[in-house]
Amino acid sequence: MDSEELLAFLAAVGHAQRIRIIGELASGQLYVSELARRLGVSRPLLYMHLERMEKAGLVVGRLELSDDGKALKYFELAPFDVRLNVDTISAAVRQVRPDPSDGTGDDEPHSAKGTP
Amino acid sequence: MDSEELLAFLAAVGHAQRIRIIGELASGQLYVSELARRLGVSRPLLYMHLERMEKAGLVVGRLELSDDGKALKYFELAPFDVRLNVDTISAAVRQVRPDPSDGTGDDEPHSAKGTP
DNA sequence: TTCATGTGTAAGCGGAGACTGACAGGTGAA
DNA sequence: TTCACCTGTCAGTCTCCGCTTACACATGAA
Repeated sequence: MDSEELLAFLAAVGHAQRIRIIGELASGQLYVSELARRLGVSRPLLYMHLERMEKAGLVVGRLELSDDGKALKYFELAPFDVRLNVDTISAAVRQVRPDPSDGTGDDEPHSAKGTP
Repeated sequence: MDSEELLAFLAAVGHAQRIRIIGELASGQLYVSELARRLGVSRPLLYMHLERMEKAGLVVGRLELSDDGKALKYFELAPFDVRLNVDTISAAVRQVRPDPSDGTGDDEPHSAKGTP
């Protein structure tokens, strides 16, 4: 994980509303309107947060049809596990983001999070 | 670690300049002006960042006198090690911040970071 | 005295991000 | 047709944060 990835991840997690979203989704997937109701948050605002979180790989969204034909946008948590200490952070800072056409990733090619 | 602490910590780490500061301090303590020079950052700006980081427990500052009597404000990294995954985050969200006069911390009374 | 080096703080600007309100469109049920 | 749901997006406001510029003050060396 290079410094840009790390920052995107931290920005996605480091917000009061967004960790509440994580707390709510921890017990299972939910669709947007229901999630908005539970958190007492406007739906457009929730969209913004979920978008940001999806870009950072924290959640994944999926459009689904309910029994009665309604389209529901479900979101669930993506598995992630990031450790923050002096070593991991300074390692990320040192990552110089190599040229796209360059195979010499010095430590972790593209991703350190998730439990595959 | 409750959700407020977690957010303060994440806000302190989740910033491009601040992880650069961590990267620089990883090799040892530095005083403010020297650090500002190395990072190419104005000193007042650096002060703001260091203040924020100190409040979050990321760094500690200490005023010292150099050989020639100059007062130097040295900063060094505080040891920290935080793990971020669904469990740790939702645990923090569930922390209801008990009354100050209450001894029943359900998991970790006041701090989960550092290695005392 | 002047210069170079430090620490510390205050005022102000600008832009990004958080948030609201309103819109268009779709569905099934009454 | 109307209602009650849902998804999606846009325009606008507002606040906070990052950042710069500028001060006041102290020290040792020239």
